[in-house]
Amino acid sequence: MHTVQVKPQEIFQALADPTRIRIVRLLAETDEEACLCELVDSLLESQYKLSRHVKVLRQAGLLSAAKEGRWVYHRLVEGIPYLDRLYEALKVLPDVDGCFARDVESFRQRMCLREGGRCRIGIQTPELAAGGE
Amino acid sequence: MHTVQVKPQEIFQALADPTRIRIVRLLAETDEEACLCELVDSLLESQYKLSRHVKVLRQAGLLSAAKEGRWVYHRLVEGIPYLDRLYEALKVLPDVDGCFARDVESFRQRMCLREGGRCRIGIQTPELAAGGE
DNA sequence: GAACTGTATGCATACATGCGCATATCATGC
DNA sequence: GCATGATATGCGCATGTATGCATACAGTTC
Repeated sequence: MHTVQVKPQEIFQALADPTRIRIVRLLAETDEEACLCELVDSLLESQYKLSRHVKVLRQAGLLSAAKEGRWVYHRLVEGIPYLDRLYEALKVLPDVDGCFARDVESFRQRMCLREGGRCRIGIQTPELAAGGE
Repeated sequence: MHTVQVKPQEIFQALADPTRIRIVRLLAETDEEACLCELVDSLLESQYKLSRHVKVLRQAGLLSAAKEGRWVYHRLVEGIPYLDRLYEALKVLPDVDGCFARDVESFRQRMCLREGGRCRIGIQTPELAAGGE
């Protein structure tokens, strides 16, 4: 365990961005782990953008990363009371434009491409691999 | 009711500041309402600083204000599922340096100066009325 | 209506943040 | 070992944020 004493405001700071909320909420609602390319294809945001946001969440203690060859699987850090309550808050957040529902749906479809429960392919949306919309 | 459609990230943004966390946590733990001068004397921060932070929290939908003569009483907006869960998260946040405990204690003592449940006095820490430490 | 008092805010400054582009790093497979 | 692919990051720019100082606003009291 490597609890590095994160200040409360750093946790909320980490969630003070729509993209990072999407990431955390997606993982909270599906209770899954995801590699970066799966996040890219689900959220339809550029690779470097999501890589950086994931890093922020990791430094805030919200995500943990597990490297498996070329792939890095990200999952929520669970079991910490105030974090678990934050996840609960995120899950009941209003989804006015249906954004979160879309994210979850895209993610589930992307998960179907796994082989043996592991991601074996890269980013399926080429224009997002190096940026662009 | 005046729910002005606050975006999720704006809520977390509002909590992404140590002073604002102290304000919300204080009101959550004591389940009280407080006027600005009571907050100044409890948190020992300048009047204009707290006034501005309270405004941010109000715009984020976390606080509501009730004007009573010269005094403005601030209280948490309750009854909204994701907000109530956020308050719960705040309450179980670690208090490493004992800051929150101190805030609550100062606040309780300050509340003793009320008359008939209402604040009748102003800022008791003169150097905070116009700023300074 | 004038002085007083609790609260709010305009302005300037110093600092932090998100993003795009390009490139670097690291593991894999030929 | 070299090309490929998955992920990470240095840099620059535009924008946003917190704060202090001074001052404005609003309600009370005489």
